[in-house]
Amino acid sequence: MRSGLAGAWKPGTAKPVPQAVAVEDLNDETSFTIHASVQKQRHQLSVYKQRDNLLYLVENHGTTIVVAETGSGKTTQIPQLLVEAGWAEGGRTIACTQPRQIAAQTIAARVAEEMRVTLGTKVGYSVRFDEVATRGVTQIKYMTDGVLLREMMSDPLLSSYSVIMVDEAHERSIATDILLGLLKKIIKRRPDLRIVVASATMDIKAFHDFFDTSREKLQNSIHRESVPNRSPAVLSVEGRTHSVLIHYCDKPVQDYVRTAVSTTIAIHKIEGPGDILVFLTGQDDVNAAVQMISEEAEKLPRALVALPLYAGLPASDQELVMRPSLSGRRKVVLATNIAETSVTLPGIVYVIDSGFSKQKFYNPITNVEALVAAPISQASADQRAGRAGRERPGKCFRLYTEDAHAAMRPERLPEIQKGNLLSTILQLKALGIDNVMQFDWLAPPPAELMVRALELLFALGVMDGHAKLTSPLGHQVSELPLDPMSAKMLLTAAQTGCQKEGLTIAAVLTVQTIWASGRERKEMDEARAQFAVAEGDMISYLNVFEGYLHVKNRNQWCYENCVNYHALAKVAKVRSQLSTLLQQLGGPRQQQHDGDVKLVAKAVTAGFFPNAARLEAEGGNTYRSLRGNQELFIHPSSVLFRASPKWVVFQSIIFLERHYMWNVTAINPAWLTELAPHFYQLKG
DNA sequence: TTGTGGTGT
Repeated sequence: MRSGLAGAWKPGTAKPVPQAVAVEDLNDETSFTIHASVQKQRHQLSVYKQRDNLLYLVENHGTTIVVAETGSGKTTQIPQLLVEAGWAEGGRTIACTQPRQIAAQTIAARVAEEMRVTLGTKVGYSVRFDEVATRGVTQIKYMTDGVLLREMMSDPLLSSYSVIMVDEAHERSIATDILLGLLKKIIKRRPDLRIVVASATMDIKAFHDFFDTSREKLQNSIHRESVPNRSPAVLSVEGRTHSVLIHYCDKPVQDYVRTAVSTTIAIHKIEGPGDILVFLTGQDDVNAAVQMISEEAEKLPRALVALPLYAGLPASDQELVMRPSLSGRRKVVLATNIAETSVTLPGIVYVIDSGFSKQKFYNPITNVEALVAAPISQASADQRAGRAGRERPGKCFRLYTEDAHAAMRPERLPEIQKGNLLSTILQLKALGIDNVMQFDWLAPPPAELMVRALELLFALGVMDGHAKLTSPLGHQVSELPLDPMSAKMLLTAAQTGCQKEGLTIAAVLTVQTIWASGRERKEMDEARAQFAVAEGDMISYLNVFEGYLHVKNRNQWCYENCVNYHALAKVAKVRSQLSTLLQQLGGPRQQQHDGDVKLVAKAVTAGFFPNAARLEAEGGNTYRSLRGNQELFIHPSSVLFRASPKWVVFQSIIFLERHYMWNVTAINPAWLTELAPHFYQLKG
């Protein structure tokens, strides 16, 4: 480095391109060993085809389980090669799962173009609300991991598929983790099923060992004949990334937002052309940094344009960062984690990595979910650095010391170990996994998270004393794409003649908030007050949705009423899907009690009774949770903030300076003992 | 007395 940055930064080290097998080392029918540390035996593999400097291998006997560490192109090409190998014949389909909808859709479109076929014929995709595929015709189907998981509920052996390729396995989404566990289970009954696990992580041992059942075979002589040898083949394919020079700070950084700003300015002054990507933790950090850089940039001779990027940003603002910068101008994008995997920006040559991201932590004892800025993993740090080397060699400035980097956990924590497991456990039950504690997890969630989930499912009445789904409630709840408390609320509402209201509330609770962001607080309070009713937030949403439905220009109406148009559009979509599912579950039900909000509030209580709280003293604003006796407050944005009703139920708790209840409904305490006598008893 | 890292059915 030249002067300016040199003082603060340790000399950089060039990050090597990931270890890969050189293409020229391999010939047809060559027997070879890759990743010697992982492989205990050699695999007979045949080179199937070579294209674009990428290599694809297919094991030439038995079931193929390829754990592939691959570069760009594998997602589009491996499935095509499998089709050419004849694995999609006889009406069978090759499935390729992705953790994100947008990836499934765009990759499918690209492959259809490469194969010169119409999307939806030989190549298709399936994501929620949008399936473009033809049964019996589609040979390659790109789909979200969640869609395949849902399909397993009606077809547990995935009988229409010949190959399942689980892509981006290193991201460890909840659906992918469950899928891998279930696949390992079903290959015992489907010896013809091929599985390809594609992961970008350097540490592929976890996936390899997970599918390596050769040891189990020795241990279990009863199954010796029926279980084929399944030591997975490991395939490593070179990714086409450029080297990225990595710099560390020589001492810990006090304020990573300020340091990110000063480093940006220094890069702009000293370094050659190329845009800058800065990883920060949240909206506040991003907006503060944008402001600071914009002020600094005014004093500089060469133009530097600062742009924010986070998921909550309106779509039009997100498009701004995708545009190439004008000549002579340098662009700096201040982003959250969204730029790590979900959004790929063109033109980035410099990356500044704060070393932090916001992560969700759930405390099963207090039932509190908190979002806190925490150090990232080494894998995430690599991923962030790699964003600088997509088009040409780049540089990455880490706002932490080399020692701090060494202290980071190597891999990111799987999502399944962090969150509330209610839906996950229920889904496994519905898939016939009776003993979830003994499920073959790729990484088991903490036992206390599982126990807590099982207790709550029992309390809700969806699971019986033998840990089996109840009938019909347990099965119905598992069929609905909702968290179990919302699902029970909806089913109760449908039973008691207020299905319409139940559908709206359940749909609204699937979005983070229906309110617009970035407005003045006073304006927001006034807008909310127009829809507010004494029963609370959830019932007030009914008024918002009614208003939205009955105007011509919804976009304008949303703007005028401080409502998020995109959120309500999604609510409408989810609501109609739920309505269809409800009909399939129990036939059409009569809407008997139009507008009886007491009945609706009672249905809300039937679902959310485990989250009940009581006002501590008349005239005060402190609540205590009935379960856990925790001090709680109504969130100031709630329509009940000033009303302080004596008894409430809530959707969730947010931890800020205090513990706040979110989405609050006022209830009659008699409902608690009536609806959940096993959970609440009257005192004295 | 005022929030939202990122996904998904």
